Amino acid sequence: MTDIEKPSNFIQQVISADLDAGRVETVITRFPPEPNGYLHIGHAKSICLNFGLAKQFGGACNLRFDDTNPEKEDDEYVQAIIADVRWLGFDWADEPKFASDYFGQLYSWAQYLIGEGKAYICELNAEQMREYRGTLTEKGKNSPYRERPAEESLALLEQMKIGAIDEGAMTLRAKIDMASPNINMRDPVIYRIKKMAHHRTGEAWNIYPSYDFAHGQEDAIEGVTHSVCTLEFAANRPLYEWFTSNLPLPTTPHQYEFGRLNLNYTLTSKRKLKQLIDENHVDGWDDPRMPTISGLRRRGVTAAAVRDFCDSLAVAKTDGVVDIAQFEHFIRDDLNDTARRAMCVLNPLKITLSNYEQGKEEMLTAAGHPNRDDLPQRELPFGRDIYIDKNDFSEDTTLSRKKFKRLVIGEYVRLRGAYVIRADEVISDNSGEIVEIVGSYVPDTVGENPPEGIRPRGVIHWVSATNAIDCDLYLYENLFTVPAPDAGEGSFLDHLNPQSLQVVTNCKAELGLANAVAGEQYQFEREGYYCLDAKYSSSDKLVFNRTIALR
RNA sequence: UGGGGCGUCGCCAAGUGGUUAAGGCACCGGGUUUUGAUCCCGGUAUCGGAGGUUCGAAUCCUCCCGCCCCAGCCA
Repeated sequence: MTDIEKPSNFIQQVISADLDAGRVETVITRFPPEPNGYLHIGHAKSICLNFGLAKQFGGACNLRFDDTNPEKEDDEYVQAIIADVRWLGFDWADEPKFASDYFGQLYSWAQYLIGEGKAYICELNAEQMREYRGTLTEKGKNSPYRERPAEESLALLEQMKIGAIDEGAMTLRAKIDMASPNINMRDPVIYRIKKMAHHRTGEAWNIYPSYDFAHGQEDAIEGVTHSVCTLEFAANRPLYEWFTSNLPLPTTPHQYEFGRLNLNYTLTSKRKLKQLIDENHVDGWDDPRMPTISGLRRRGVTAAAVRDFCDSLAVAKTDGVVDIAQFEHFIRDDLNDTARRAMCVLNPLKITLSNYEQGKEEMLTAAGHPNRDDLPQRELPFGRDIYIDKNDFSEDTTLSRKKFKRLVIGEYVRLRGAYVIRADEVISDNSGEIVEIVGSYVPDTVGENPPEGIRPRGVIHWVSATNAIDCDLYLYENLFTVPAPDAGEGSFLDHLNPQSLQVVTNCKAELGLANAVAGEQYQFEREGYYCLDAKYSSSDKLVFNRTIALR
């Protein structure tokens, strides 16, 4: 079944070829995070790739937790990862898998290797091992324990397993080649002692397999055909293959590497993201400024936008830095289609329409979306007193119509979805601050063009002064002020953007927004895309996060 | 300096000896528009460098330059 359009990236080409040649019947991929942190946008690329490949070729993709190191792992991360992958819109064949489910099998394969004379218990400590390993340019030398009899290694491994040996005193090493130009092949450690409870296996084990000894075998157990990982694992591939060819595995998976996603003005390093949280630079893994899936979700970015962005990324072996603008494009692109429109005035300036009957109020209706009539219409109460944004008025009457398409004394402007109005007079306080505008409305201009001679400068948003809800807006900008916070001397923390969060209080929003719920996006017309923040909102104060501004 | 990988427009990239060297983002013009949004038109590269093979090279060969990864009992 090669009715696939046309393989566009090298991995698709490999899969197509494997299918055509009959080397593979059903494509099985996997997304294998270690549960030691939350997923971020970089993982999203891998998720979209792995699940996408499986779907495209009619196969399946497993969600598998690579939990071989209890030190940094936790069930909290397992649950968060599951939720994030689901939110992104992907599903896996039956239950999530865990490396820890295979600890027993892995252990017997270790015994097998010892029996074959291909692994041994080494008593070199960490420092000695480093010395024996050699350097990039110098060969390593054999461990004095390298020729230990299999029976002895087998017995010691058992001792390690039951906790009879001190941490750090011994390791199990694969016997490969201390002179290999690839350092990963110089008798790598495949089991180490960690007397530590594991979030799933508890106290059952005192030893844990290393990544290299686990990954390929996990793939083989699950029948993974194409094990797709990032470039930094390329040097581990020979080792991956050494295990798949020296162990009696049920299948022979193959590893392929692609370039991980790097985005400018942010970070995609779990360690550093965790540091931002631990040092309270942000509000947690789901802080809307974080590049984490949970942060993006809370920010108001949709799963579709994340997927579209990831699909727009090339799968190649180059390691470039994608411009955050490319991501923002897909965020706006999706939100423009899906977000309901609403009006919210950030910096309210009252304007009284002197010719509008005192006490009168009428209900206007506006479209929920300019080109979608499946979204409900909005009801907008209109009266004599309304709010417009301070930025939409200028005392400078010399501003050209082209340069300033807003309100100016003596001129007209269209209130979006309502009347054409004119500004007549400015009322200022003692300090010269404008506190109010007195204006007038042009009757019969709702949905109608104004009479000849009246040319509105533009269209501005507004909200009824007597029928509005109060809210606070959280405006976000890049977390860092430089494109590559990671690069150069010094800490990435030196580049934190002090203005990454700006809180605007006492904003006035249209009535309908009182019913907003988290997870539902709005476009505050002429301002940007916003969504309710469940964490910061309370019954008496609504808080909206700005997902992204309009262009 | 050993091994592995990579260098095509400002950014991400298609391209697998014969194409006017795709496309997206960004940017710059112009049009539509009751969001300065959206939408719609139009514009912008000779392929890291130098040699060579060939009727013909971004695509093959040679040398050079640059960047990334590997010396955790992390993944």
